Amino acid sequence: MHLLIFFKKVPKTIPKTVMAKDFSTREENYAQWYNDIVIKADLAENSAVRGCMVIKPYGYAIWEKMQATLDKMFKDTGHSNAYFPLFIPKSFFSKEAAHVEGFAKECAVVTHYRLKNSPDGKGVVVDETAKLEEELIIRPTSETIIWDTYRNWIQSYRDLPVLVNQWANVVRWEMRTRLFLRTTEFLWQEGHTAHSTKEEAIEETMKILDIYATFAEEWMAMPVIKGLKSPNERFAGAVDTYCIEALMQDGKALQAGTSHFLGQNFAKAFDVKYLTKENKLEHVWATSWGVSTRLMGALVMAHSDDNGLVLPPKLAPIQVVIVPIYRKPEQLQAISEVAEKIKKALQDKGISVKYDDRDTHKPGWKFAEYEFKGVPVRLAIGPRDLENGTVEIARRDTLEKETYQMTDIENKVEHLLDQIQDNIYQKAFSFREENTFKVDTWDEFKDRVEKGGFVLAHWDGTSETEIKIKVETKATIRAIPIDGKKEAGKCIYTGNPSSELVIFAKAY
RNA sequence: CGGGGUAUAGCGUAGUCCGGUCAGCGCGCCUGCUUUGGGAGCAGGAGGUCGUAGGUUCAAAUCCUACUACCCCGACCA
Repeated sequence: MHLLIFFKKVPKTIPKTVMAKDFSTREENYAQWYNDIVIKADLAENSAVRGCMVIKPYGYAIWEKMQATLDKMFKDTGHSNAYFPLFIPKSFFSKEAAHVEGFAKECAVVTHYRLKNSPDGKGVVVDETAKLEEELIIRPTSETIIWDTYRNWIQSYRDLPVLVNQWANVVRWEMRTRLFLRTTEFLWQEGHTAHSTKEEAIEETMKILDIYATFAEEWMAMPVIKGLKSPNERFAGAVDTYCIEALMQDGKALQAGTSHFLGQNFAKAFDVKYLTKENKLEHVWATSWGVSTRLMGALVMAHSDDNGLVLPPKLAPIQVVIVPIYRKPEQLQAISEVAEKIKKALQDKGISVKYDDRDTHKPGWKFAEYEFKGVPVRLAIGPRDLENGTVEIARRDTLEKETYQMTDIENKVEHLLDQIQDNIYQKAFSFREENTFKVDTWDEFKDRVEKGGFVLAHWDGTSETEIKIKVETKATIRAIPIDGKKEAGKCIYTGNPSSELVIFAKAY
């Protein structure tokens, strides 16, 4: 088919030595490599506020694509967006015991509402006379304020279900932060739904989990395991927490999204009841679910290499960049005519294109720059191409470049983008397969966990055992796979009977 | 919050032990010319109260004290 004639010549790759200077490799220092990519690819930087980041335009453009895709998926399944306050009255927090227990330690608190000039004339100080009657918490998540609000929204079965999502920022006062993976303030979406039956709420929880998994795999090109969290890892206030769990290139697991079945916990805590058709008063059933800017971190670590960022075409802000190569202004003009034509043809296909005709940087510099920023496809057009009616196409995922006839270029590029999307998914999938191990003995387990990867093992189902394993190996249960096969066995740690394999790993 | 470290130009750093032409280098930035198919070359140029506040001294980037910020390792977490 198309692609066969597409890559007809033996692809040449770019020599490593000329690329990615001043840049750590994954082998040398994985954490540094991650940081270098985030900063040098212009995704984000540290801000003047400790633990908080500035998401730069290029990084934010990726987040916007994630938002747009997820937002449509939510709306297609009947959800609507709304917005609830940043501040939550402190008293709301203590209404659900497990919830307050889980979040109290990391809440930022607003105590005053006014500043005044400092008596010593240097700057401003808190005006002690402007103390809040009731202190406000900056939301670490919005269950409490939302359920306090839902009480007034819901009276009858006719008011159900309530299917609301909000895009918001939240604050969790973390000890140690890392760009995107864990920041004090982060952006996310949080869905909060209310249902008349337990079954419907569980169905909602699973529906969202499927949306998250689909998004991760089809848009981010990142394979994920869908699973249930163990009680230790469960969301504070949930009955069951489900997750999508991904494996990063350093062998550590990353929770990429969570969907919670909240039972009637919040309905009871906030007294949210409805009248059934039979005129009986019942507490409603709830779910909540979210993904955050942490997905950006996952995206970086899923595909990038020692030459910089690698983006899946479906989320790349710039899918194709065109770089002109010329000596004289007349050449640039001739190239630009062709380039603009190609740009238009690609745009007509819904492909985002940048034609970089800046004269302030040389072609080599631009090549390096766009490679670093993960632009999936680069077209280079020079005088030679004009003569021959050709264009050089380079793909970021494999670093291969080839020269093709310009005819039908927009279809070639469109197919290539699909191919890249598929290729990086397959690559990530193979990596996960190669780094997933089933172990049967404790010695094997310790050894495997140390080396990294997903470790499938039997577990006796108790929190005590999970905690002991965590203390001894730093590995936690990342997920009890939903589609995992039931299989009788013995707990890796205690030898007690177990009915299924769970996934252990060290985690972010 | 414990343990360790760092702070000099936009970024990366030398100098700190041994106080006195020590404020230097690389990248980046600006101007000009030559260049442009993988991060160009040459020439010229701009930019720093050496984290902050005190102290010692004839003299402090350098020694002393306090403070602040950041980084790494732990505990905690999406």
